[in-house]
Amino acid sequence: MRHKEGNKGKDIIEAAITCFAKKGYHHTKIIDIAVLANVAVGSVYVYYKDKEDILLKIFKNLWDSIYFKISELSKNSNLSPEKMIAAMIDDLFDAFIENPNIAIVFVNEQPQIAKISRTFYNKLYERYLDIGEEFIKKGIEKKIFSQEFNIKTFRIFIFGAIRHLIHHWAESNGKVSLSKIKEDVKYLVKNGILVR
Amino acid sequence: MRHKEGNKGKDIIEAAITCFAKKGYHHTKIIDIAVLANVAVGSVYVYYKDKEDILLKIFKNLWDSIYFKISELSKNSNLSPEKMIAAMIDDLFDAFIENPNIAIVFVNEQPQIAKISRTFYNKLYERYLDIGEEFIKKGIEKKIFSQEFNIKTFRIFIFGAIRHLIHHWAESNGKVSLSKIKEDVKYLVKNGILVR
Amino acid sequence: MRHKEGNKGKDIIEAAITCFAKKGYHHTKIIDIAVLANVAVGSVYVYYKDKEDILLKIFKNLWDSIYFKISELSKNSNLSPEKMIAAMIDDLFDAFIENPNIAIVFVNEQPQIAKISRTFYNKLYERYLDIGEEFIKKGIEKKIFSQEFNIKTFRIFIFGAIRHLIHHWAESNGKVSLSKIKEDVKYLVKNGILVR
Amino acid sequence: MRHKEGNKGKDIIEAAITCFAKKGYHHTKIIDIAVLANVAVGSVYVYYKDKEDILLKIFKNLWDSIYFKISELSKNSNLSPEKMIAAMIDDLFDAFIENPNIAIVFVNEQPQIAKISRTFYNKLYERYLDIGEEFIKKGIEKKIFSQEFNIKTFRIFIFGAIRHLIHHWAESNGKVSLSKIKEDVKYLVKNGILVR
DNA sequence: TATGAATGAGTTTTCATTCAT
DNA sequence: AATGAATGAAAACTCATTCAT
Repeated sequence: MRHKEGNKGKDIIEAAITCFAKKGYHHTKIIDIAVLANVAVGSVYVYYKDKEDILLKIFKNLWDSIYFKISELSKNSNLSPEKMIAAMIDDLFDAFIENPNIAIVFVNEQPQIAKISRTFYNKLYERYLDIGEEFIKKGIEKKIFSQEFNIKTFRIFIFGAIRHLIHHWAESNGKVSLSKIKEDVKYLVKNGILVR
Repeated sequence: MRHKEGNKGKDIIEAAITCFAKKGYHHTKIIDIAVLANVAVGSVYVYYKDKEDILLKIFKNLWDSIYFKISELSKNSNLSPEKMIAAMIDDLFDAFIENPNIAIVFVNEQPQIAKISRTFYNKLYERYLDIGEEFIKKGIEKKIFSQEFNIKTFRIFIFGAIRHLIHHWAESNGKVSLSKIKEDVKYLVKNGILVR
Repeated sequence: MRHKEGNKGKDIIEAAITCFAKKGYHHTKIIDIAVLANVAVGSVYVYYKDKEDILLKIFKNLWDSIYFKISELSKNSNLSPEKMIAAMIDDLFDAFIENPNIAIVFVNEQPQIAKISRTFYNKLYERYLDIGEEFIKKGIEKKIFSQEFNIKTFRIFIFGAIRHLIHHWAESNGKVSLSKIKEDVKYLVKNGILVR
Repeated sequence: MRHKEGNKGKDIIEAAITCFAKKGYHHTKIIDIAVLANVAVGSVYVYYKDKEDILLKIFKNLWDSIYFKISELSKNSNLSPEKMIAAMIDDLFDAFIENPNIAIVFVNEQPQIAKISRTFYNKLYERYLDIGEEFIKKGIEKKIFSQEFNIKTFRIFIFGAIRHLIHHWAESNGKVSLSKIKEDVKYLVKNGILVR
């Protein structure tokens, strides 16, 4: 087969996600990816500039799809700030449900991405968090959300918390339910731990 | 003896923390550490078995000191569950204040540690989180804390959130105040974002 | 047919000469040649067996044309040994005037050719130098040329000198006149540097 | 043996000269050099930055020694221009007599050197040729040498001729005498081919 | 203990060549 | 004849680790 068929580019990305999740970026050899993707080593370099490029593309694909969903929703609906924050949490969790390996790569290799390109890394999810911030502000204005806390802290807080939970879930091999976790998160974010 | 006797073992650990924070574990060469610690390459191997061992020791030192503080407190005081949770958050944050580089290594190289030894990794902070869990349970029993949420989720949630905030602070080069963040976290944990 | 039919084989050779001159044989990629010749990579292999074959053909074409000119002259004219040697020098220089890139390839890649095939390499210009040797002998017999020197040394001497001058000219980007050089060479060969 | 002994740096250079002469720079693998020098691959990189660096050092050593000899002579003696030119030719030839392999590398890899660093390449023998030029000028002034020819052409001419002859000798495996060639060259340079 | 020259296994990347279309 | 996606062998270079001193 010499002429383009199938989708080697996609096969390679998927093989890479599996390898990175299992052994980590640095311990994954190009030949591991190639074997799993059922292509020759050289073919990896036909589709991606180098190993870093593969990792970058994985993150780009992931965040593009997360951002797309939530930005559509924010434009086309009129959800209350409270509902919107819940939706954002839902969408973020949902992005990983189909493929726990992406969740593992997402958490473990984030430092790698930052090392490769700080700018790329920041742009990646900044847009997403900006939308969240916007709705938090609205909620505060409408006196739905508390005036007491700092928005920047909140966005980092909530993002870090979710990241860690997703990681935990991905490594538990289905022993915990992500839907249940999702609901707990939404409850905690809204109410905290004190009895109301 | 007049010469600086110093403590080569400690010098090496400190040099390693700086290097790992700056370039990441995998991009740090043993010679980088040796040069910064002002010792010969061979000396690194006198004090540590190999490169992994250095990273392991960094994490061990860190968690031992965090755990020690909080376990003393839990044994010797009679703080309310609410106060105890706040103290745990305080102590965790405080562990990093003196050296932001440890915070960066702590967050970035956690996956490495897990790769090296899953068991070691789990034991590292399990003891700490167990104490937290215990006090959450007490709080729920005493109806101080809500019955609604899942304790496991909570411990992961809060830990992930704090980890991410500490990382953010460490990389901001002192532009954000960790004390302020600490207070916000305690507020959020207790109350969530809804107006009470 | 309206389309440029062209001569792909020739286009490829010409592109190769340009590439080899600019980057050297080893640093030239087949795709570089293909792009410059405006053909597909695969087409290069339709016309030439492999990369070496292209280089071989360049040298063969060059020497065939040089030899053809001078062998015609030697057969059909009755020039004196002195004039004949001058004519050979002229012709050798002239072969490069139209395309300095060939001169650069000629000098730089000669070792390559020798590496590829010692026999081929020798045959390449042996015929040409043989003619020269023949006329030197005649000149010595007729007492026009000195008895003192060794013919073999002379043929190597003169050829090396010319090769180096041509190279120098080719790399000077037209800043020196090849015609002037040619005259100087003829003078030096005949007279040496001593005042007569 | 862990502590510096012997002279691995020199062994590597010598092995490299042999390999480059036999197979050419591009066809020589680092491991070829290492094996011949009786060191490990890694050791080559302890002494030299990379493959190019080895080649550069070979040329630098060669020209430094040629230049040193002739510059001493030019400063400390009062040779006539005629004798001086002869001495320069002698010295250049002599540099190769002990090691024909250097001669082969010298001729074959010169283009490589130019490709690596044009500046380095020019500086290499420019000093040597400058001295030659100086004595040619003196000879012309004193009417010993002919006014007719161009000095620049001469220096390129003579250098190219010698280079080629040395190469020829080095590849002949001792079948031709370099001393005899040397004398012929001196004769040709002085007298040319015409009967006086 | 301390040293640092020496080692060589391990990996990424390149690129000439092939061949199904 | 023409194409260019696919291949995989080949090689440079790195760096953790060792060990004679």
